[in-house]
Amino acid sequence: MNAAHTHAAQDADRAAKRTRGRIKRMPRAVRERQMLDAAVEIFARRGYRAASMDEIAELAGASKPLVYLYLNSKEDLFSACIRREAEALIAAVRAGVDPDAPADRRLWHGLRGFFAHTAAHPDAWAVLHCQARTHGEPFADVVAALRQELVDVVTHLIAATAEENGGGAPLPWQEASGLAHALVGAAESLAGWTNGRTDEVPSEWDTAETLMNFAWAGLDNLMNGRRWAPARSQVPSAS
Amino acid sequence: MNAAHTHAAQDADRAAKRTRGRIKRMPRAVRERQMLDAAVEIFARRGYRAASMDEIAELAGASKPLVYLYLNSKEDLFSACIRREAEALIAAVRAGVDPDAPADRRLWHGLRGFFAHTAAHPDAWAVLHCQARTHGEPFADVVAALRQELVDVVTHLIAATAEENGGGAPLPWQEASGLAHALVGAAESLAGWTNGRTDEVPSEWDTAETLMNFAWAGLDNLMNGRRWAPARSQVPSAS
Amino acid sequence: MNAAHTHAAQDADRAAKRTRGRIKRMPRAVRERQMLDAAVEIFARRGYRAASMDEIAELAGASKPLVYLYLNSKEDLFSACIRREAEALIAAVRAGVDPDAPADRRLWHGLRGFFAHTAAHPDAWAVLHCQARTHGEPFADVVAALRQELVDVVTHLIAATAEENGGGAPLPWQEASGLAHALVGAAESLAGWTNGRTDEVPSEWDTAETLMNFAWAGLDNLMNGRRWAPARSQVPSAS
Amino acid sequence: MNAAHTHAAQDADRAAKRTRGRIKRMPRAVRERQMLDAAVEIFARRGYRAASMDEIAELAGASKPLVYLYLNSKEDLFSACIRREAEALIAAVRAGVDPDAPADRRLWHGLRGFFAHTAAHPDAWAVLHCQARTHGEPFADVVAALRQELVDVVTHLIAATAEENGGGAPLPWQEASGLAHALVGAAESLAGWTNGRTDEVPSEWDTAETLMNFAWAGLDNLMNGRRWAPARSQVPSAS
DNA sequence: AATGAATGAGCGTTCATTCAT
DNA sequence: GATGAATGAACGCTCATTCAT
Repeated sequence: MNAAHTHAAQDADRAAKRTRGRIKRMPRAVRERQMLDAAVEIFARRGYRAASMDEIAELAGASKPLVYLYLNSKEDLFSACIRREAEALIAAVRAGVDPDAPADRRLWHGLRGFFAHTAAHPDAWAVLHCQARTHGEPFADVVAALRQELVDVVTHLIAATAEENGGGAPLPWQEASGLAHALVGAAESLAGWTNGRTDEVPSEWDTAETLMNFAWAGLDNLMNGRRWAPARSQVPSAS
Repeated sequence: MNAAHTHAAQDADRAAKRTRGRIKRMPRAVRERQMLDAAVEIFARRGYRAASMDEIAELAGASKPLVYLYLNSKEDLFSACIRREAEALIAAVRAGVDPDAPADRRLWHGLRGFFAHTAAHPDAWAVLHCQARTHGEPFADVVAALRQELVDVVTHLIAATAEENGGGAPLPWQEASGLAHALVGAAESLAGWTNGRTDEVPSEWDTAETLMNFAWAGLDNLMNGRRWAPARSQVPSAS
Repeated sequence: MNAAHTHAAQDADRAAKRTRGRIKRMPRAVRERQMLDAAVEIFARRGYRAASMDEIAELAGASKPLVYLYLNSKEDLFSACIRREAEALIAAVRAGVDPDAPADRRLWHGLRGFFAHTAAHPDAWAVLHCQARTHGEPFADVVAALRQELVDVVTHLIAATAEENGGGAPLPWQEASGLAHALVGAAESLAGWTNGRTDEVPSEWDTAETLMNFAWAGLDNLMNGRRWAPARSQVPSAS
Repeated sequence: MNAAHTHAAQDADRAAKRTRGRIKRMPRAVRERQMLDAAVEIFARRGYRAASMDEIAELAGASKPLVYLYLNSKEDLFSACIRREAEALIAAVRAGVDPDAPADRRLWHGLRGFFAHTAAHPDAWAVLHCQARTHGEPFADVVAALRQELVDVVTHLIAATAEENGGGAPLPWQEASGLAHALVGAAESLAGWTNGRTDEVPSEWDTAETLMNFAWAGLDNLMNGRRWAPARSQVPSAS
């Protein structure tokens, strides 16, 4: 199951599965999607190198040559997975964001989209976060672009708000970028944390709220020119 | 070369290299360290699966059977790498922390130790952060333990301070844990960000300051019972 | 395009191409010829084993199952190519020969036919000379038969003339056969030589003249009982 | 068995074979030679593409990884075979030739060396003549160089003698080259003919004599300015 | 303490060939 | 007459691992 599935595609899928084992023939698009689904699952479970095309083909319910016919090579298959899942994640983050809302509300909605999607598609998230970044150029590039896109959105959000508020010294772009990286990293970490839990899993609402509580005060301070300074040993920031 | 090297070990190392190629015999401890150094480098560069024992043995300047004699198997070798580097990282984080200092200074010094170490040992950090977590149980466990140790320290720091301050509602343990995860994730993300930069690389001081600015205000607010709250008129939009 | 194409066949071919892409239906004979043409080209370029049925089908402008429907298997397809091209070559050699002309003129015209054909159909020649002989029984046999036919013609020509002239000792059949093999080999070698040249390619007339100059004097001598003899003081030096 | 085997190497070989099956360890040089021997045999029997590394390894009495360890790849293995056999053939041709003997005797001895070697090493000859020339650049080049070397020797022999005799018009270089190709082709053809026979196989002496009888008179005529001309229908050459 | 020699097992990839329509 | 969908079998190559010395 993937976020990109249209309603029609799901119907075709169901029809295909209903007769699985008896009639194998099915249109290329359906098969291709099944293969990507299987590949994401296996790549997430085993890692890129340890995943075997045999296992992927088997899980997809097709023969290995067919996987190659449709997706060319292990590398291309992995790329296709990454691209599909990256786009789905970006879409999920953007879906709930109202561009005219104030900064904190935009962040809040983006985070909720992010946590909801990573929780709903843990394999996809594992592939994007853990696997794709640790393997050579072709894959890391796609994922780096995805991450950069998220980071850029946040960086702009921070920089724009800071300039708007304009209290005190302006926030240098590089620092805004560092803050954005910190926020994205915190989000990634929380996504992994909630996914890994077996006891009471917090809702995406709770997780997003925790992160907003964690991050917003500091960001708000900085965007208004109030800083924490290493030299003095007192709590400096809270107004 | 690893941070754990003592001065004596470095002397032995130099002596070994001086005669490399002529006399190969050298004490087991030295050889073993060379092997681990080589393994960390190769694992970081290629990933666990793609790293070959041949390449590691060659870089270590020893024959393959010797590597097996000392370290048993690829799995054990990787485990040994992870354990060594995890301990070194924990030690680096703890080194500068004065247990009697106030909370924000303890955090500040821990972060500086963390960023200094990850910047000085990028291969070790790559192995811990990128490789070890993406491969089956035996390794992920070791790294999870490391991470848990860091998270626990931070969680205690947060929870203790919150209780001390005691302003308003108490901070539940689970939320403290979530905040700690967020902070550790933000730190990891910033470590990766600074390691990956080719232009003016920020000092560990700057990086730590950025993170303190980012995090401390939110933490301080929470620990004093001040929270960020979503507006009530939200459409939950769960898929 | 093959030398065996009749005028009528070429017309049909042109008609077929005019509508290619719109109406694919065409008579079996035409399709079959296109397939053989494509196969000869691919087999010449890649060799029997390396040629893929996919590539042949694509070049022939047909689907793979259709190729199988018409030509059964790769083996049969290759056989069909060989047979067609062998017959065409034999026909070309025979075409210009007047059975009542004297021996040297019969040879002269046969050689000119041979060189003209191999130069005009390099792919066919490559398949016959290079590919067909290097692969197991079924193909080598067909080509061996072709070669034997050429050799036999020459052998008869030599033997008959020798007997006719009857000067001195008679020419044993086996020696006549050896001479014929030598002449055919020389012709093959020259065909390959002229085909491989990129600078001024000699005409088939020149090539044939070179070979006549090379061969005729020796043949004529032998056929008239004059021989070349090794000196008697040889050290046989068998290893 | 290969012509390049030294006496010492053969001893080692015999010792190795004596214990085959019980003790597999043997020095790299010996194993490598066994692998080349096996590869030549299999390549000759099946062709380059159809030969499988499994079969070669089995015939060599070693495991496949060892073949790859020593010879890198199928391509390299084939190259090594070609190079070894080409050198052995060239050496055999040159071995019996006295550089100060007259032209016809030099040719005579070279041919005897050639036929003796091709008869003694039919697999090697098949690889050089049939397989190596029909596969891409890397191999064809080596064999083309071998053939060119033979052709050059003969071309020089012809051209030099012609100039020496100087009767009538000089023999153009290109024609001399064509004649040399014809002679080499005739020799190759005869080698294949005698190798393929199952009845009374002619000795290398007989084969060489047949070819000398075939070729020498024509060459001698040409080298003395006497030619065969297509226009007149009489036997024109024999003096 | 140290290594050259050797392999079982498995993976990514390709290809000739066949159904079902 | 024509084809999109599908596969069994094999091949080139690599790697972690172990002997015998």
